[in-house]
Amino acid sequence: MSWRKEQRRAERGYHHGNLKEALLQAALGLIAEKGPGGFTFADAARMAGVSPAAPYRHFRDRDELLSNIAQRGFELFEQALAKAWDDGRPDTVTAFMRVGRAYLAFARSEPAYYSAMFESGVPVDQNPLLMTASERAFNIIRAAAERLAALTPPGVARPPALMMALHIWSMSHGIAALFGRGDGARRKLPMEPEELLEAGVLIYLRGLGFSTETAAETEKPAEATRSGPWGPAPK
Amino acid sequence: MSWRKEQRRAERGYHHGNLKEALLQAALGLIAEKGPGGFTFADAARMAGVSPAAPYRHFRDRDELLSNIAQRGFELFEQALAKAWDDGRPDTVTAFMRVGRAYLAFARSEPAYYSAMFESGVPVDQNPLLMTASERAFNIIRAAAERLAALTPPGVARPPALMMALHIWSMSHGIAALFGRGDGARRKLPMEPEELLEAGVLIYLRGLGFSTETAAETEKPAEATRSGPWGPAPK
DNA sequence: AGCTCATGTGAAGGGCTCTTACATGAGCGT
DNA sequence: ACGCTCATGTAAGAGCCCTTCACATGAGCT
Repeated sequence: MSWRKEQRRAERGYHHGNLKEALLQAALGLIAEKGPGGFTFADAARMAGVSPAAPYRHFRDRDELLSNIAQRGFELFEQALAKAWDDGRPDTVTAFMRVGRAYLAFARSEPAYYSAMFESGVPVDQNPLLMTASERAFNIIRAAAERLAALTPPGVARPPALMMALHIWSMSHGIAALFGRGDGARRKLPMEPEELLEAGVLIYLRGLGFSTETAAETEKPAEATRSGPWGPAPK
Repeated sequence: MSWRKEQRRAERGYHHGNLKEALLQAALGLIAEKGPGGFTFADAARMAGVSPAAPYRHFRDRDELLSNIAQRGFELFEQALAKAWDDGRPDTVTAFMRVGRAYLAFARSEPAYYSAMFESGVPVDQNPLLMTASERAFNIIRAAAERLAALTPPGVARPPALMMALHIWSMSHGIAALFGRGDGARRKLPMEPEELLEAGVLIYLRGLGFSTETAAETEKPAEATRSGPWGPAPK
């Protein structure tokens, strides 16, 4: 009956050796499957092959595990955004758009982390480490906005970079939350979320006075009235 | 010991009379307090003064109750947005901005409905009634975008209204989700969410070629380079 | 070799979800 | 007014989960 259990016990001995990590991984899998509410402490323990009480040696309770996942998620998120930003190479606008795509890519490729971060009900502002991790991620966007704001064409009022960052973050987050996940639980879209975000950001930047053609060719003068960021003008 | 229970029973008799509604209200209260994951079928039953099994006469399971709340939420949401839009009176831009504020106001004043709608993990696309209710709400935004798109100045390419609606919806939702709730569980902001959204939408509209001064005065020619939607230009 | 303490186990209390068999009484037809 | 019927509520219970507590194990240090 308890064949598997004894089997596993035999394989690993009384002590697991790396239970904390194993629990985190198990939880990630479960969250990806069934959402942050569906994951169960006992289930994670089962997956790791330990008794239901074992996890309590590593996490005060279920919420603390969730909180740890969210924190790790923010750290990975920061790394992903930082890598996409690449300190503004090859040019600010290109890199900026890449950050937007990275935002959506993260939500899509790491749904478990993403939902732990934003949809699990974990009180971000209660946990300093979580708060810090979250802010560090946001600071990537903010830094990018800062650099972009510095590029405002002459004669145009320079927008507050913080505000820009918040706008971009909000739009990215909104698209990710409403349409951005692979699981069928979200609404369908007549286009890819990435396209939607890219168009939105381009329009937004244009509204701030930037002349954004197709992002790559930042130098050439634009004929920006006949076609828009959403593609060729309808006839 | 079971004084209260008997008391209540005496007050209402064996049959509650309006249990379904009472359960919905109780659930709403619980969700507002503890989030969609924190609410419990048994708790709602207790609040209504009935046994834990009684709710099953009115809802297949816990999820169906949640789903009902979400659906009702979308209906109220639609009403709120429709009222704000007021068919574009007194002018399209003013009404459009009012819709944005209504979006945030709903998220703030009805956090229980809002989280049931967007954060409870209810699969919107699985339930036709929910889907329809959700689409009807979105259609208000879409109709408003349609009207706005029709106003594009001559010489400017007309943007797809659906895309506009999706952008506005996403930004609104992003702001609401990240900063828009009264409960402390969200991030702090150096300004009101409403201001943030209003500025974002104005910038966005300007990016589409609209000349949006302060929204009220849609006729006068703009001197739109010295100051921006975010307030007076910094010195 | 012996100690110690972090790590894991078993058992148990309490709570929740959901099912099944039974109880109650409101509404209806006669 | 009488009695039926069926929607609505109850009691009891199986199964699962969270969490705690006393106890077991063995890895690492002396």
